[in-house]
Amino acid sequence: VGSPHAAPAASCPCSSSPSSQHTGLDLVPPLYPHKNHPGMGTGHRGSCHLSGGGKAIEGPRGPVHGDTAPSALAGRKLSGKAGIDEVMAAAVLTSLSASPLVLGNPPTTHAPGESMYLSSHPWTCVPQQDLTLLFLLLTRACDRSTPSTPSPPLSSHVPSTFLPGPLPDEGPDEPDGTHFVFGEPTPRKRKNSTKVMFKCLWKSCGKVLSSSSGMQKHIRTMHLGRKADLEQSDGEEDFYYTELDVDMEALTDGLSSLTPVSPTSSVPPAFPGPEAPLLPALPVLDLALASPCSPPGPPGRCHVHTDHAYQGWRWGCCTPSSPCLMTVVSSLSRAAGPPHGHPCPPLSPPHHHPSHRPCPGEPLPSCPTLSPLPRVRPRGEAKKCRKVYGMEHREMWCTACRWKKACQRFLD
DNA sequence: TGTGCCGGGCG
DNA sequence: CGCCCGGCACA
Ligand SMILES: [Zn+2]
Repeated sequence: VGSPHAAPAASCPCSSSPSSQHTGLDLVPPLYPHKNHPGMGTGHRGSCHLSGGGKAIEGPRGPVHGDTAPSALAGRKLSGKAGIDEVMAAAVLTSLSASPLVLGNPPTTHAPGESMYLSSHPWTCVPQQDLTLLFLLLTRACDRSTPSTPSPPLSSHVPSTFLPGPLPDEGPDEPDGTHFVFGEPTPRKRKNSTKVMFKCLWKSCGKVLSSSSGMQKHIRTMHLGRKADLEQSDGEEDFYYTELDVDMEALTDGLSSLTPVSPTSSVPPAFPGPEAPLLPALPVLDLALASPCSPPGPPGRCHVHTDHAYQGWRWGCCTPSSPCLMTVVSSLSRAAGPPHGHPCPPLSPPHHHPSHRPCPGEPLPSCPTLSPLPRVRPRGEAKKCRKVYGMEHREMWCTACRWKKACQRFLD
């Protein structure tokens, strides 16, 4: 806890001035990584940790106390403005969907060999599937009345939001009272004035959990197929975070009407594929993100968690519960089924979920919607420890079974 | 009703 | 983290 805070931004070989994060670009919902690997900051990749620069360590996270929420929100950026939440949602999603593109935009600005450079910084060249690991930090202050104004086209919101420079009615600091301190553990309990939820934006999931740890657990086990208690990583995890606090209603409205995080719009620059951004790459986004290692804005508002370091997926190839991007997309239309055999669309080459990298020009289906499928929990046929050994021999169970987790001994 | 196990909570 | 368990979706 807290280790990300100490990330030496200055050691980033490509870092620009950290102070730039206090410019108007602060408002650009950043896509930035949270390195969560041991030895962070000691080397190559960790050196570009972005949470340094003080922004991440300042201030408590938002209006924890309900009675202080109004004042905490007052004077904050974006406070109480109608549609702001939608704006932020749109902004985040825009940046998310566009950032991998934008990071490389315009391609003409790339020095020779920059693509290699970019690819050496996983958080600057976020693999497409990583973008599917995305949390939305859903925050709702009960006192914050959100006018249910009909949402204009989101794209029309975004530009003004992203205009550089100080925004009216906004201080130079925290963009919102619901600040989510980077790396700060989510408090287990909050006053009921604030509802903080984490929404898994793994396509077709949409699971909403109340804790970030739970969300990470969820993503690891459900989407990454990683055994909860098996250390199968190489000890390094990449966490790409951008924070977002979105009014619940606004989010619901906004997201339901928003065509989100399209894989086709997140082709990394190293893989110049057919670009079909859902939203036009905004100039300001270009400004903010063109520099591959430019310090991000404030600790973001939307969590983009990526973890491509894990291996040892529960199933070799993508499955409904551990899908690759293709599968996720295709699963939008699939009927719920057991994880036997995976429904990779024929157009995609055989691939393994986390390691799948789109080839240049590889056609990617677009994600039509974020609406989650009704959760279907497939149940394996295999007898698990409980049945095999019985309750009376609980000590013989695998630890997962003992902990009422997915059995790791008798895999489906 | 038993089983599998997700998600939350505790230390 | 390890560990436990409520609760739910299945069979
Ligand atoms: Zn077991």
